[in-house]
Amino acid sequence: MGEAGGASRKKATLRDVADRAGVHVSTASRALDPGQSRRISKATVIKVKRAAEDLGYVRDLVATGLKRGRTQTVGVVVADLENPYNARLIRGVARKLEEHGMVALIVETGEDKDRLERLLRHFMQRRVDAIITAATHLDDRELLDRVVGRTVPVVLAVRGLRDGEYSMVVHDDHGGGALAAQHLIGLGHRSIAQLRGPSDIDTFVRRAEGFAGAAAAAGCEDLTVDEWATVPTMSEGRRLMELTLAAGAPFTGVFAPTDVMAVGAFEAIAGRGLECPGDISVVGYNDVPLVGHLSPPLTTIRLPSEEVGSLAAEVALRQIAEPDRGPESIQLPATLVDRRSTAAPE
Amino acid sequence: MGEAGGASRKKATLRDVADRAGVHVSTASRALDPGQSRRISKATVIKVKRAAEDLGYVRDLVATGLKRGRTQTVGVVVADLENPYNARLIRGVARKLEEHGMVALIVETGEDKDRLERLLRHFMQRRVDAIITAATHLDDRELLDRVVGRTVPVVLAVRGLRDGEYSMVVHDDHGGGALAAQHLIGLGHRSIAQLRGPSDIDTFVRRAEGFAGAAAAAGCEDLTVDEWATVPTMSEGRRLMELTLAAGAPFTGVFAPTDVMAVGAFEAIAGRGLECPGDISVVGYNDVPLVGHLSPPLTTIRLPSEEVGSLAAEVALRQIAEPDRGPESIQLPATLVDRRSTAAPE
DNA sequence: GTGAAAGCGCTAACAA
DNA sequence: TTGTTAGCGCTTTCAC
Repeated sequence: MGEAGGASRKKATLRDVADRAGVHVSTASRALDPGQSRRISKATVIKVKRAAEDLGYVRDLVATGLKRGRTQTVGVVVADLENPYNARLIRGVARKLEEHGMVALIVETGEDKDRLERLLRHFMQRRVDAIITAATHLDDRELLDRVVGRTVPVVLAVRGLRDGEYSMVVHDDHGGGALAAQHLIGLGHRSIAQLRGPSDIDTFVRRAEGFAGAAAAAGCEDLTVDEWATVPTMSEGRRLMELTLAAGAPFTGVFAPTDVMAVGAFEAIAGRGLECPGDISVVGYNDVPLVGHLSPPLTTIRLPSEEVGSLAAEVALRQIAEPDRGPESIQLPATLVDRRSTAAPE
Repeated sequence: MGEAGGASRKKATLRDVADRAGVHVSTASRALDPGQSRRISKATVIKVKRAAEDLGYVRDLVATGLKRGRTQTVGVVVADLENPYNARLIRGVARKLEEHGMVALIVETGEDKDRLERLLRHFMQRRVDAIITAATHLDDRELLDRVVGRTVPVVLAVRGLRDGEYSMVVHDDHGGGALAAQHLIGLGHRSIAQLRGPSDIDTFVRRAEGFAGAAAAAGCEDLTVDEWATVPTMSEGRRLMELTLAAGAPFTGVFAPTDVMAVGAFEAIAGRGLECPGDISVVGYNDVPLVGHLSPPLTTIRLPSEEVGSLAAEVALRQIAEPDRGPESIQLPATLVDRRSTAAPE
C-alpha cells in the first residue's frame, strides 16, 4: 500500500519515482505534469503516478522554481496587519491565488519606508512572480522603480500612485469622501469638518479632496484644521479631533478617513463631555468588522477590501501570464453604510 | 558607480560577480557569505563585494535554498486572519524571524480541516524550515503526524495538543477561565454561566474547565447550557447567549471565551431588552484592539498574542538549529483587564 | 513516446 | 587562501 504520508522516509525524489516505475526521470517529470502528461502513453502515466503515490512523492517546489524561474509566489505588502481591512484584502488575494496553485508571501511595513525597501528587496531575492502592495506612499515611486523596476509585475492595491506606470486596483476615494460630506449635508449639517489622514498617501489625499469639494459645492462651512495625520491611527484621530474642537468654531459633523481614526474622534468627543451623534455626527471609512458594534454604531464608507484583494490577485496573475500586457486599472465604487453615529443636527 | 538598483539588467548571477572580480565562483560565494568571509583574504573580499555592488547582484534565495536544503522560511497557520489577535501573533512571529533573515509564509484555514491538510502539504512542498500553527484542533494530531511528521519542527501556538510530542507556546487558559469566574464571584455574582467555544479546540476546553472549576469551588450556581459553539464567532456567541437566556434560570454574569463571542453576547442581551452590566455582566477573552471602545468597554482576559508569536518563533528557530533538542513547552500567565462590562449584581 | 544531456544559481567537500 | 568538482531536484531542448 505504500507511504502516502511521506512524512517518514527520507523524502522521495523524482529519481526514485522514475526508478520505481522503470522509466527515465524526464518521462516521470512529464507524466506528473498535467500540462505534459498527454504527450506520454497512458500506461506510463499510470505507472508513474502509482510509483509516486507508493513513495509518497511530492514535487519539490524549490527545485521547480529554480529550474523554471517562476516560484508560484506573490509578494503582498500591507501597512498594518492588525487592521481587519487588510486582513480581508489578504484573504481576497490568498483565495484567488490558491485557486491557481500559488501562494502569497505576506509582509507588513508599519508605514516605514526603509522597511518597505528591505521587504521589497527580499521579495526580489525570493524571486516572487509578482508584487501586490497596499502600503504605497506617494513618494514611493522611485523606490519601486529602483528595486523592482520592470522585473516583475507590480499591482498597487487600495493606495494608488499618480501616473499610470503600475497596475492599480483602487477604491473611488474621491467619491467616498464626497459621499461622506453629502451624507452629512443631506442630514442638515451646515458646518462640517474632516480629519485628514497622512498627506503622503494617495487614498487620504483623494478622500480629503472629495470631502472638501462636496462641502464647497454645497456651500457648506468647512472647519477643517490645517493639520494632516502622520499615520492613520486611533491616536492621530483623537489628536486631530481635539485640535478641531480646540479651534473653537462650531461644527456639527465630522469625517474621519478611517474607522480607527473615527474611534479616536469618539474618544476626543467624549473627552470634551460631548455626545455623538447628539452634538457631533461622525462618518468613518472602511467599514471594518466591529465598527457596527461601537457606541454608537459607526456610519461609514464601505471599502470592499476582500474584493479589492481578489481583483488585485487577478490582475497580478494576468500580468504574470502576459508580461507585455501593459498596466491595468480598476476602480471600485464607494457606498455609505448608514448607522447611528450620524443624525440631524440639533 | 554601477547599477546598485539591479532592477534593470538581466539580473547578475554569482558567476558574473566572480568573473568581474577575477576570482572563482566559489571564492565569490565565500566572500559574500558572512559566515565564511573571514576565511578569505581581506583584499579579495573587498574586490568581490565591489563587483557585486557594481552589478547590483542579489543572492538568489531559491538556488541557495535548493542547495542548502533550507529555505529560510517558516510556515505559519492561523484560523482567521481577520481576528486581530492573530494579526498580533503573526507580527510577533514575523518580527522575530526577520531578525534572523527568515520570513513567514502565512496561511489561513478558516477552521477547515481539509484546508489545513492542503496547506500543510503545500508547506512541505515548499520545504519550509519549520511550521508554527495556531489553528490546531484536538483531533489534528494524526494529520500533523501524517503530513509533517518529524521532517520539520512544529510549534503549536496558542492552541495546544494533549500529549507533548510537539513544542508548544500556550496561554494559561485554565487559569484564564478561572480568573473570569473569580472576577465575577468577587463582584458578588452567585449565579453565573459561560458560553463555551468549540469543544474540539484545546483552548476552549481548558477555559471552560477553568471557569467551571472556579465556579464550583466557590459554590456558585453554574447555569451554563449544554451546548458548545461550533466556531468561535460572533454569531455563535449570540446564539449561545440566546440559548442561555432562553433557559430561563436567572443569572447575572457570563463568560465568553472570546471577545467576538462576547460581542455576540452583547447583541443577544440587548435583543432581550436587557442591559450590560446592569442586568448581566460579561467577561471576554483575548483583549483585541477595539474591544475597549465597545459599549460598554469589555472586561476581558488578556492574551499577549504578539508575545506568544515571538516566543513561538524563538522556539522554532531553536528547533531548526538543534533538531534533536526535543519539544519545548512554554505557558504564559493569564491576566484580567477590568473594564466596564462587569459590575456588582443589582 | 521516451531517453540523454545540459543546466537553473548556488554551496561545500576536497584538494592544492 | 583559493580553485576544482560535484551536485541540490527538477525541467526541457534535442535526438531517436
